[in-house]
Amino acid sequence: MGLMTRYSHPRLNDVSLEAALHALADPCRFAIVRRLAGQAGELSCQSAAQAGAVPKSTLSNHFKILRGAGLIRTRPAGREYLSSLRREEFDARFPGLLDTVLRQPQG
Amino acid sequence: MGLMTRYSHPRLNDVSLEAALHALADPCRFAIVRRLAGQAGELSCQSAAQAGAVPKSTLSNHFKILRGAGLIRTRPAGREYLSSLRREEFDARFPGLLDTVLRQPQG
DNA sequence: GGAATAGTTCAATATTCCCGAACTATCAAA
DNA sequence: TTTGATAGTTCGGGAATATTGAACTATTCC
Repeated sequence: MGLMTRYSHPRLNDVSLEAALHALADPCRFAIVRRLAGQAGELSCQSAAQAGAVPKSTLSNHFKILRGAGLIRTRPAGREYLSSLRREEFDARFPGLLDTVLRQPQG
Repeated sequence: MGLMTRYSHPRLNDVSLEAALHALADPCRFAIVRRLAGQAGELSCQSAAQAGAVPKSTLSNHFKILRGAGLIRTRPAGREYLSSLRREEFDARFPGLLDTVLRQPQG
């Protein structure tokens, strides 16, 4: 029996604005953040695949990038890994950024 | 005597949020936008090379991406091409985005 | 006209991104 | 415990992007 994978979450002070913007600049990742900020409090990697169009290795990588940008934290839950926004921390590091980006008109 | 190159500037409605964020997510481009929003009202491609570390073909491409994101307009001026922010238009398309991003702490 | 300057374009290289296949970890059932 | 199913990660090769020197165009200055 092995130990369940633990994720490393950066301190927000170690996250650059560049990394934050880059993480948000991808439509797939943005959709994940948008859902986390809205209805879904937590999402598994699987459940983030909207129409199942995105392969899981790609999704896994997107989550990794979101994690590295300080946008989400991920915790093991059974055989899933549930991710949620690091709202307060991210807001403290980048005041108003997430709110403003989420408020933008789409299209 | 040839005709001076004209640049095509997209209508802001044709600019996606993704393109805008992507344009801002690069440190070199971000520095240009930051300077345009601050002291410099207009910048030539040349004068944007801070320490001269960035080759001009790279800079040219960065300006092209900023143009495509609706962030700058470029006009011919003698043998230079001066670029400035499309502030009002960009703000109308993405309310508060530029302000918020420029307000972020660096590092 | 010729030299110099500002940018673009092109092509080659380098870097990043995507995704299928193999792998690890967990839970559930028998 | 063994087997099977599920959730994600990792790895590697191909696709897509980014970078940059060199050649080219357009303009100004002498």
